[in-house]
Amino acid sequence: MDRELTIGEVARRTGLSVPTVRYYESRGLLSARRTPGNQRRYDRSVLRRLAVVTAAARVGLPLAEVAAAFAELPADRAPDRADWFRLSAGWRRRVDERIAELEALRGNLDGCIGCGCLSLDRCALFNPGDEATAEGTESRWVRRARSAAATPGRRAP
Amino acid sequence: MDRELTIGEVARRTGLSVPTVRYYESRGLLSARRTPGNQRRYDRSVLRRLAVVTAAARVGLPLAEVAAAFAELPADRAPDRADWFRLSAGWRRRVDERIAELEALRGNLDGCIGCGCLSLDRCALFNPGDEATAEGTESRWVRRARSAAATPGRRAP
DNA sequence: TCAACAGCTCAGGTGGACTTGAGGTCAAGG
DNA sequence: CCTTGACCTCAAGTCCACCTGAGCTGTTGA
Repeated sequence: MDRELTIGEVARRTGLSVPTVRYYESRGLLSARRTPGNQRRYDRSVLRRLAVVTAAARVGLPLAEVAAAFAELPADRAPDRADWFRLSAGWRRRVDERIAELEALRGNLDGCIGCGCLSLDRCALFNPGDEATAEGTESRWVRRARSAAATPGRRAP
Repeated sequence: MDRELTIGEVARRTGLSVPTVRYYESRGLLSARRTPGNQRRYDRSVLRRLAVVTAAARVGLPLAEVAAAFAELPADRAPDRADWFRLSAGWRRRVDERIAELEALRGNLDGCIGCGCLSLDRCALFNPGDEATAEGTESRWVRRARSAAATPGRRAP
């Protein structure tokens, strides 16, 4: 009843490919027991874990960051409420920021961007704090994006 | 007064690097006039455009998709309300989906995932439609993620 | 007018996230 | 037993989103 899962089963049930599951293991995102014959056997809890990984990855969080967060969870047993709570505490802010960015983007698509105010510097949506910017100054939005350059990719030196 | 911007100015004001701006041009995300000496000169509207590009890219929308959306905008003049509206119509859904995914992730981080229901298949958050799934069936969440495989990367063949 | 700085092209490199292939091992059914 | 399909480990390849460097040309302000 508490069957262990083979890598193929995990792959099927998460929608990932088998090599991807192995790759995630190599990146420290999950761990597996081995059979005497060296094959991986997974606990059901990896399904949950992988669902979180794919969700996070899809919205652009780098695997290393996910792995870092997971590093605080127990590798061997299924995480309990307190474990997830700790993970969540460190993570929620980032996710919230991401959501805020998306909502700003949606706002731009919807309205402000077509509202006729031609100067990016003065646009309330691109410049949420409404900090008037002199010539040559970056908008707040841009500074936000840059400071988030903790996230790899898209950095300006 | 309607000064044109050099690539360096554009870079400074968007927080991107100069090569990145050129790269975006090569990917069809923007266009530039050239001086007699072959240097790029930009209209102020590229700032807005680039802000949208970076916002989209940061949340994981591939440049090709952004380019495809932009392809419906005029390349030469600043887009007007109607232009943006058309773009928006095609795009908003995708952005909404992304937001929904993020919110689900946040929900997982916050609560459900630590709620004690150990089966991914039966978890309401991973399985929002509450479609009970028999052994071996993929969760709805996973199917959603896979069908979104229009987005490159993370596909399972 | 001329240095100094900004820009240009083009080729090649990097890092992240996977995929593919070669060559071999394990395990379950007949 | 033995075949067949799932697994194993490497190593190498691919795609995307950039960055870096070489070698050369434009632009501008003292």
